[in-house]
Amino acid sequence: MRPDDEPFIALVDKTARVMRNDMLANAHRAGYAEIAPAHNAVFATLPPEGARSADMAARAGITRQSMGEVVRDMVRLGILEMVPDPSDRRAKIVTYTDYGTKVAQAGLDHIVALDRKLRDELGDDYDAARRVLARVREMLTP
Amino acid sequence: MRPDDEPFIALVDKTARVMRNDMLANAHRAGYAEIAPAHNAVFATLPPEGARSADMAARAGITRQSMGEVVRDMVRLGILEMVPDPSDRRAKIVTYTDYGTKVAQAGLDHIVALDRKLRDELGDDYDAARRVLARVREMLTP
DNA sequence: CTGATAACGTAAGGTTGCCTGTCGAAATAA
DNA sequence: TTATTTCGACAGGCAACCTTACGTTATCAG
Repeated sequence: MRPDDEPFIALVDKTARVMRNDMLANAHRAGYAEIAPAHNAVFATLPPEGARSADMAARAGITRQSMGEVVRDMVRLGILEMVPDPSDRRAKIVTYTDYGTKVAQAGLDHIVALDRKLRDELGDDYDAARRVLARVREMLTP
Repeated sequence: MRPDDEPFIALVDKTARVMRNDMLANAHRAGYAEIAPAHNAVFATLPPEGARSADMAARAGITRQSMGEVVRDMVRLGILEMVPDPSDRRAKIVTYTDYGTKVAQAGLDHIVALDRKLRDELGDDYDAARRVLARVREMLTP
């Protein structure tokens, strides 16, 4: 950081914000106006084959209760389904509906397109940035 | 992004989170237990010589009302002071108290130390990361 | 087999950090 | 002067989390 340079934390924080806004704006542009910021915790942790909401909560770093609420909201919106887990009667398997699969795919396409664009334009810098971010996370994770 | 790599947005988002947590933890370790996440909007936008809360709100990207609430909270905590602006009787100038200056300095020291550590350890990668983050922000800022 | 313990989803209620709408007072423009 | 804008503040609301506490089901030690 040189004098008058923005601190790294400010750079990372603002970039994270515009990326989140961009993801949300993309979903809305694609016609999925009901998508809310909190839904990201699901899209980021629910694989196509489905998962338990408790596992998703652990991966997202939020409580089971919070994940449960988001999942119920998305069920109401027709994005997710919950079916009983045949191998464990306490549990339910969360999966995408056909509609939800389209929403998730639109988001993933957007992510992949951005990553490719960054790699094409910035080349080695992009890889360096990935290393730095990973290293910072490692350094500061308690 | 290679297959099975974490998307860039996930990397940036998680790094931003651990950095924010680290800043907060540092303040608490330094004995400033009353510091809350929302206070960051003030520390990031209030220069040592003081400013108007409306200007700070604009820089932080939040509403005047929200900034006003945070500022009042920090006045209550003895971190900030508000004095009437002699040149505009509608306005008040927000400044740090002596105590608040210490809190802000502790945060700034921590930021500077981390930036230096990153530069020392990662060298050119660090500069590359800064370029990439700035570029992403520029690309996605509407 | 039985009893303790743990894990599943859920309900109820609280906290934080923002928001919109509105206001009176003061500054500025027409 | 009058109209408009800008200042901080108040009231109320909302999203996205949290903690505490259930009842149900699974698992494991004895």
